[in-house]
Amino acid sequence: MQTDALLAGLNEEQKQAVQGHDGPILVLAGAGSGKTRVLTHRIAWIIASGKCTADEIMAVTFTNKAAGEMRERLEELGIPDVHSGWIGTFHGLGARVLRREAEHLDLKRSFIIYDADDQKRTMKLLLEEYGHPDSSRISPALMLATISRAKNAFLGPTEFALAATKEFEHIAADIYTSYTAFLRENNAVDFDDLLMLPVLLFQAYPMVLDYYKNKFKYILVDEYQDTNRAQYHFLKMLSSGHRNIFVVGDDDQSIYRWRGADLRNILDFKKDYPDAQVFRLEQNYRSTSVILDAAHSVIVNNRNRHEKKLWTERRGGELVKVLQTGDGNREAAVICEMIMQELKRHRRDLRDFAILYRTNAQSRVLEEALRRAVIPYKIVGGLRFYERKEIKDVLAYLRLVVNPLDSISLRRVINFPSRGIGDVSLGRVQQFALDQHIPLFDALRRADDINGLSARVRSALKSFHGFISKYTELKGKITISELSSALVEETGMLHMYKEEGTEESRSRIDNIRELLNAIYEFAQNRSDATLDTFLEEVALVADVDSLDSSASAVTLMTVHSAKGLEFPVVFIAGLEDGLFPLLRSAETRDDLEEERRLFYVGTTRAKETLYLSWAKRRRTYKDTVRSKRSRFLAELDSDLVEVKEFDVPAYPETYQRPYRTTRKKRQTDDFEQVMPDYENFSQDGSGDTIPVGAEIRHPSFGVGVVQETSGRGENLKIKVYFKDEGLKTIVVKYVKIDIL
DNA sequence: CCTGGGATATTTTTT
DNA sequence: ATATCCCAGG
Repeated sequence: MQTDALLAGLNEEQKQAVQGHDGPILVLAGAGSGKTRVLTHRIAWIIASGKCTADEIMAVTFTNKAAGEMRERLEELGIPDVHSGWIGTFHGLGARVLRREAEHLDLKRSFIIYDADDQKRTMKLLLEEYGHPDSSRISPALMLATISRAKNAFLGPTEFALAATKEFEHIAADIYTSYTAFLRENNAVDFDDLLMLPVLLFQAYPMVLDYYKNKFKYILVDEYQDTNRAQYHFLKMLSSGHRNIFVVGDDDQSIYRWRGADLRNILDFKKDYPDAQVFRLEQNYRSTSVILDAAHSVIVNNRNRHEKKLWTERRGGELVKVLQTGDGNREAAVICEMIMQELKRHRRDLRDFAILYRTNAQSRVLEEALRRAVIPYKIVGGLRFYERKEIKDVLAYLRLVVNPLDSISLRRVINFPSRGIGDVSLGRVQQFALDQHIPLFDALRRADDINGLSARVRSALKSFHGFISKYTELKGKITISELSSALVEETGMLHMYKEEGTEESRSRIDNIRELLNAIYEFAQNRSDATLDTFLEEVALVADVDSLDSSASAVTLMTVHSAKGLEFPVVFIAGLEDGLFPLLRSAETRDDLEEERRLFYVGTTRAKETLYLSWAKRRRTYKDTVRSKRSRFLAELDSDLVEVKEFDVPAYPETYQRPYRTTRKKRQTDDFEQVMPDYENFSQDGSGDTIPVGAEIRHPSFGVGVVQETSGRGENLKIKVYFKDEGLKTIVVKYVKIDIL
């Protein structure tokens, strides 16, 4: 392997960074400056120079997708044994350390990773049990957020309790303590634990730390600006021997402060390591200079940043287009229109387009417009496959088989499908378990010793215990695919859904089949395929990770999800003050700066054309608000911008109607005046509204006939007769109704 | 004591 | 649309 070959095609700064000598290195790499390339080539160069082997490298990326791409690139560069390197996300690598060292912690190797939903259920149980006079007024979400913040700042329950001053903080410290104990009793960890526990482990067991310190000769980190304090300690401890820590990041792209990311980590790198070599990559290979300069004209309004300016050889370019529209529906329609134009004029492919937005809720109107315009799209985030009820149910069964201590999963499925075990009975079992100091699952087996249960319930409890135990026994003896299929069959879920016979239950069956298929594929592709590894993958793989860039469709996602990606044409929707920047009750300068960085991330995803759209009125889930254009639009260098106005509002957003280009009336201040009157529309039978007698299709009930309509706008309700379901009342705003 | 129907609240960003 | 809470009926 020639080291020279690894430098071919790199610019001067990139070459220097790749060849930096041992010791701490900070690479300040602007958007599109080839930072992943530098990181990959640095690894290849280290290995090719004989400084170490692949298994002595730790490379941390932000997403599994980035890690996968890195591994692929290294293989292409001819690096041997790439798979033996520890290349992954912080969370993934943290989990790997914890599984190996579980015995040192209060954990078994088979621990389960609790997701946000599990955390919420846990917190509810704890708050009920806590019995503090105020505990009913404490929201689980707030308590979890408090604990998460503590963990991200690397504060354990004890430290947190010591720092507590206010009443709420004392309560929170108590609950933090019980929360931690609960997780351990359930042999579970949460996302934050994956970062925090390895550091605690290293502190408590210097020998363990020594092992990893010696194992990894070089540590490389991508997206360093988004690391939190726990991650900072993790890296600092691991690299404290050789100090070969190579970090790449861009302070302008730090967008996870709310998750504990600490900008100090990157801004103070030079203070931590006074001898650090610093390289700056300021040549951008992605965007036109118009886009770069426009993005720059906004980001310079941030105070808390390293001064730098990206440049490119791609002079000029199309002006940034600001689309000013009447309302959210019109905005979506205009975006579709622009896509159609671009497709025609520039012979673009659908995969060249991305539509970005600040909040997932915005995707709905966009989706509707795309469907109406018959433009294929794929959506990242929002409701994920693994978050569907039926999928979570199956996973809960599997989790219970792997880890019977997981009482959250047990509670989820012990009475689903219905086994006649209700809250009261379960409460008795729970009490028995507490008295006997045994896990909830073990208490099931001893149902005969529990007072106040009917014979029927006793037998149901024992048989559930036997059912799960049987599969725990089978684990490892048959393939995970066989096990999962048999288990799902035995739960009776499929049978239950089949009986129901609705369109919704059919789709649930399909989803379960898809999950079983995913398990099968997983087993085919992974040599280490076990139920444990499958469940870990499910917990840690993000939606962007599975984004297929080869499929021919427009991509929809949040700006956060778009980090690290690029597209020839990018739309950013909803550029209104309050929405982007998103403003909550308390607005601080730091919050606003983070929003600005997020805007910067969004704009710099565009290679050739950037559209920024906003709507004068927007319907939130509650009501319609009048908006002002985003301050970020005002900050854009006006020489680089072209404004296009589409001021007429579209039609009410609750029912589907192609917007018309003819102007009915000039925009006035009175909303009602320009909005068509719904009652009249519903009577005129024009086909694209919902008159009585119309045939519609409902996603779960199928086809039916409208009997009656009531309400208007977002409150529009229709009574529909379905053949299988009978008469149903449907609030149109919640369901995608197709008019036939 | 369990089940199921009906009303109600819920959406910032994510590993 | 989903989750959750409350109430009546079996």
